[in-house]
Amino acid sequence: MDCFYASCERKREPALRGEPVVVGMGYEAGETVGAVATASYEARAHGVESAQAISTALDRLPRRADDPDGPSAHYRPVDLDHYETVAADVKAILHDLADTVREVSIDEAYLDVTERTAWDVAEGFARHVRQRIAREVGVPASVGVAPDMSTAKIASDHDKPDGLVVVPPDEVEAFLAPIDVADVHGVGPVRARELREMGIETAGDLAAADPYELTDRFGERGRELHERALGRDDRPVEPTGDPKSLSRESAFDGAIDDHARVREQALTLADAVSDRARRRDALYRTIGVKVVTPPYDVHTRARSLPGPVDEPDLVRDVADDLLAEFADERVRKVGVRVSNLSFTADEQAKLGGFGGDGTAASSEDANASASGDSANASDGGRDTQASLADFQR
DNA sequence: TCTGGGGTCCTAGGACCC
DNA sequence: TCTGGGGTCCTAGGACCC
Repeated sequence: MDCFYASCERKREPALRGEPVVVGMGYEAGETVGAVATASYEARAHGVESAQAISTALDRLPRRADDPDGPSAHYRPVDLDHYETVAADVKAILHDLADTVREVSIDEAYLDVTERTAWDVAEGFARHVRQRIAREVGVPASVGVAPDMSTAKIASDHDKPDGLVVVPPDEVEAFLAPIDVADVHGVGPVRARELREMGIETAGDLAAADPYELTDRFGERGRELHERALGRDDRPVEPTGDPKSLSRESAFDGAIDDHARVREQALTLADAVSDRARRRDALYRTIGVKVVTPPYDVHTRARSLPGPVDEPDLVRDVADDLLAEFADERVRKVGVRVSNLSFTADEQAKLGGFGGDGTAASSEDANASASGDSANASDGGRDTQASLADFQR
């Protein structure tokens, strides 16, 4: 999707169409804190970029109300619930149009349409995808069609916004050759710099490079990048799977000294994470924290339990315990994460319909069965405390 | 460009097992 | 007492993506 959050704001507020729009996270109306989540293309033309501080964006493009005469933009806070609703409508169309859909994020997906179209009519097919989204949902999208996921991704980014790029098999090499190496999926700032040091500026250079040298430098990833630059990417489009981890994190206003505040924030995040897990019917076996200390050092600590659980109190206690190590540190940001997930719905399916009539056992029941003979009870304060004692060192 | 939130995958070392 | 070969799981960090 093109500048998806901004498009969603325009959908419910049509007066924003054609206007510069900036959607800020951690931003509230009238304030200057937060960062740019998405900027419309009109705003980008004035140097507003995603991840930029809102204060910087305001320097480049003031609020409409503050400067009615010069160039200005409409600022809106992120409203994820609204965007999720719009995304669900888009995804329904994608699932209708493709046999396999892999959702990558709220605003991006891969479709395997091998059985639905042919190369000579691929452009018409892609146009149809875009038009259905535009007509039925009212937001713009860009589509790339190619014989492999990596090239399709680059193609979809090639002509944004409202782009449509088809790269048939016999054109992959010529299409990729001039692409900036930084635009290859899997090349970020670090590897881009290293590649440039090796004299590799384009995907064509990457394709022509010595794969052994690349493997030497970048390990397995190096070989993979080389293959992708050649248009050799045989990954199948796998349907979206269950998440591997769930987390919440939040930054403080600058680095703070006050460990009590860090703890308090961590406990709030712990509750949010266990709540998120419960709503998704996820059991977790590993609980972790993330602490960012100045200048920007990321530390993670994690502890695994004997078996999968759904126990909010345990998330709090383990997070608190893991955090103790950082009691004397200044902290910019703290996060809580659960991983090693298993999904009760899956377990139920594997066990052949535990719920009997399909109205589903309560998550509590599923929890008990999935926990099996592990040392943990699924509920009850006393058992929880007992198991907590077991888990703590 | 000094830094927001939520993810994924890979690597490397250590403990442990047979 | 020293030490082969193969494997798993766990933790921590890094790079990357949207």
